[in-house]
Parts: sequence; C-alpha cells; structure tokens
Amino acid sequence: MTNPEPNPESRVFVRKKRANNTLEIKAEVPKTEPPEEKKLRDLPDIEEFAYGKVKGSASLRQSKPTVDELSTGCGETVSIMPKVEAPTNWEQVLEGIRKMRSSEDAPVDSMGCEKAGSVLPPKERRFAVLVSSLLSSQTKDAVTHGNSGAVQRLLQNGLLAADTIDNAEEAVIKDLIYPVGFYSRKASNLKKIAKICLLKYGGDIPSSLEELLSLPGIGPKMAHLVMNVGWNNVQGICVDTHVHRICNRLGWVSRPGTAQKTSSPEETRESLQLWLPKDEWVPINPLLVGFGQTVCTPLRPRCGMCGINNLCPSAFKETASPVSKAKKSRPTQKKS
DNA sequence: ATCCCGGTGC
DNA sequence: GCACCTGGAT
Repeated sequence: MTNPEPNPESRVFVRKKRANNTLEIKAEVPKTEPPEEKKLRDLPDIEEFAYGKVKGSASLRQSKPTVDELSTGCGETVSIMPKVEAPTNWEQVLEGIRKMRSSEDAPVDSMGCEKAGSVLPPKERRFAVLVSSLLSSQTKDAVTHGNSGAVQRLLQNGLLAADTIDNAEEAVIKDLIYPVGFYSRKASNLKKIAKICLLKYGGDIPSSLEELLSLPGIGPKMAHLVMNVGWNNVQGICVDTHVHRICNRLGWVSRPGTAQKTSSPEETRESLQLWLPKDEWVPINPLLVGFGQTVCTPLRPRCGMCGINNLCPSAFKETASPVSKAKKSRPTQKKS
C-alpha cells in the first residue's frame, strides 16, 4: 500500500490504552515485512501518532524490539506516546447526542448560512455565505435576530455583491441589515470587506483561512465556517461557545499536556482536531450547537433528560442553582 | 481580561 | 433594571 512513512526501519508504532490507567505499548518495527495492516487500520489516522523517539537507538534499531523489550528493558529510554488518544466511548456519545437531536428542535435547525444564496452562481454564492456568516456572527441565532431576513433584503436590493456594496452608502446597509446584532459595526465591516474583496480578490471572497481571518469582523469561528461552507474545504472545526463548553464537559479536550479544561474556543479546536476523525469535523458543529441549545445548556444543563448522562463525566455536577455570582462558595451543595 | 449592539428574561 | 448572550477586537 502507500505507506507514507519515510523510514520504516526506524518507526515504532505504539498504542496507549487507558483501561485501569494501565499503559499498554505495542511496538512494531518492520524489517522485511510491512506492519500488520489490520492493526494500523485501527488507528484513526496514522499521522496522529507520534514517531518513537529513541534515545540511544542503536540497540533498539539493530535488535528487533518486542513489547517486553520496550516496556521493561528499554522502557525508560524510549519516549513513546501517541500525540493524543480519542476519548473513551466518544462514538457512543456522539450517537447518543444524535438520537437526542433527532427528536428535538433547536434554533440551529432552522438557520444556517449554507442556505444563503444557494441559487446563486458560485462566486455570488460564496460572497453570500461570507456576508451571512458576518451577519450571524455574535448573535444568538439567525432567526430571532433576523439574519436571514437581512440577507434577503440585501439580495433584493442588489447589495449582496462586492461591487454594489462598495458603492452603497453605509447607512443604507445599516438599515437593511437591521435588526441583526451589532448592525452598525457590521455595516461598517461589510463595507470594508466588500472593498477588500473587490480590490484583492476580484469580487470573490478569499479562499484561504489566513486571508479570511484578515477581514474585519471575521474571526476563527466564522473563518472556518466560510471555508467549510463557502469553499467546501475543511481546514478546521468550527468551534463556537457550545462546542467549546460541551467538549470540555465531556472531557474531550484539554490544555496541551494537562487534564485541565481548555480556556478558549481556539484551544478547544486545536485539541479536538488532534483526535476527532475528519469525517466529523463539519457535522460536529450543528450537532453540538443544537444539543447545547436544548439540553447541555450553559446554565443548568438538563442532565436529567440527557441521553448520555451515563457517559458524561460532568453529568449532574452543575445542577445547583447559581442564585448569585457573589455566593460562589456553596457549602450545602457539596456532598461529603 | 474587558468591552461591545441590542434583544431577552430574570 | 440588570445580567446574560455571542464571537470578534483590543
């Protein structure tokens, strides 16, 4: 097969199993025959596993190492760790959330910038996706804040293209996109974005993450969304506050090298991308957003009605009613 | 870390 | 009235 590894002789494949906190190391150093394909296929992605870093590697490389040699004889001289390991039962967790989501209606279901300009030619459609993303950014959801209506009004007024927006008065844009959140700032950003797209990208939108991020009002969350939906090019997971919160509650992400929660959506994105198979990168967002809107809410999550409360390490741990922030210490709520 | 438009809900 | 929401900007 197409083995991507450059130097098979120096490779050490390892797995770390977390059952009972015991560490199991499996090593395979191919000599004449390739590594067993079956075992490699169990791994989510070959790139996600670190190469064995061998200190004093001469003996290891010359003698054929076995599991015993690695764990006993060479155990301390070999640093073999997978970069990350997928959390236990993550697939059951996702399936459980999918089941909950299939019966519930969340606001996220009725929105989505992917609908924006779906009847337009590609370039116009992409621009509509960008505008829709900008308008829906930093708002609770598109429906209650009139995002889709705003896009419609822009379209009906011929103001869903870089050149026309560039020529339009900012006040006109502002009135048309009202009542989306931050409509004033967004009108200003929209004018700037239109000019940039016109001058630098021929009226199209930037096709790289970096260039999208350089646009005013476009941060990581929307940049990844636009890459996913606008260009059908998945560069990363679109992590919003729901994905951030839920992944931490599930113990799916952590600060690098620690078991602590991630401190920002960006940190969550990087941590999540280390193990989540790429097939799930796009669907994870609407799935967890809907779950976060209906069940795993920021305040008082409905753990009692949650179908995965048996799999969630945070289940029933935030059920105390936070009456006030001042009362941080709540001695009566803690058991033993 | 703090601010933010403005709608919402406590 | 006041805090909250939300992701980008500073």
